Amino acid sequence: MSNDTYCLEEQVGFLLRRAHQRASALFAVEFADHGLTPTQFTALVKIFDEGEVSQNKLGRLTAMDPATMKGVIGRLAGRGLIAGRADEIDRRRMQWRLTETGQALMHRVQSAGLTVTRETLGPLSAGEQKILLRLLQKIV
Amino acid sequence: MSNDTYCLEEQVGFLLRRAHQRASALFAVEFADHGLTPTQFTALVKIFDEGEVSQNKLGRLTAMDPATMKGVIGRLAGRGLIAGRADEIDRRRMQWRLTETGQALMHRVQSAGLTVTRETLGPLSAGEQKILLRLLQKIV
DNA sequence: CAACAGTCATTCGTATACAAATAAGTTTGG
DNA sequence: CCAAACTTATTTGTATACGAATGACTGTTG
Repeated sequence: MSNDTYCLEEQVGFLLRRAHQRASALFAVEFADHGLTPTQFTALVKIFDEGEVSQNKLGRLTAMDPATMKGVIGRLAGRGLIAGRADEIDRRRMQWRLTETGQALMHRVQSAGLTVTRETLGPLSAGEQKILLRLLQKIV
Repeated sequence: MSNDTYCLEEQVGFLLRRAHQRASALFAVEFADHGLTPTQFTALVKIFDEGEVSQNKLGRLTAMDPATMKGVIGRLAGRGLIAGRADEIDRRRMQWRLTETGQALMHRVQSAGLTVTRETLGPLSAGEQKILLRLLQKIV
């Protein structure tokens, strides 16, 4: 195995893309009844954690571009899962929080997120799982 | 750290999404002069490896949906990097290969792909890099 | 050989992802 | 205090990503 040969299947970018695809597919199965995408769930989790959060800050917390955030927020608000209000101090800012519907949904899907994680890491031993998470955190 | 608490930053799906974003960003910098996306480069590499390959098979080799493949193929063909012909045996099938322009481009970007891999794995030691690749291959 | 199942490519619709440009509002530095 | 620098949110355009449906074609099987 020479160092200057480009083997697609050994490139970390290709592996990350495929691993992400598999994680997303497992997510889709587990969340099929709730109609949430991984990204939408991510946003809901962080809004839940923060209580109330501005659109741009939510984007930073969830690693989403402002343009992406706009779309995600719009779809969640369109379903009545979150509600926004204009910030009275900074008039550019929109503050978002979960509605009661959104909170109820978060309760229902409480365990589903962890199930997806468990399934995604299924092929690995407990020790390997810890190592993978640690290494991923280092290259993020 | 309890097991039933959902910490977004520790979920493998979120980490995979962020790691993939970072790898794509590093790719974009390295390939800015060539105007190739990671996906397009992936397709070119596999066409190069195969010599000639059908559209659906290329999709399987590169982990792309037929609908996605159609778009990628269309943009590469539109730039004259690949050329297609109808298969004379199976009349549904399209066979694709690199044009001379495409081959020349692949020569020019020969080292760039490996550079992206090196940069993406930069925060890790050589041993950690091997482990990460092995673990990713297991969960793909 | 005729029905059926499977494959190949396309199309449509939805959802990230992000660069780039813009408008409006806030903060900072001189 | 005022102009420059920055932040917030939006808009446009391009590129994956994939479910679902479709039409055309191929292989299999009774």
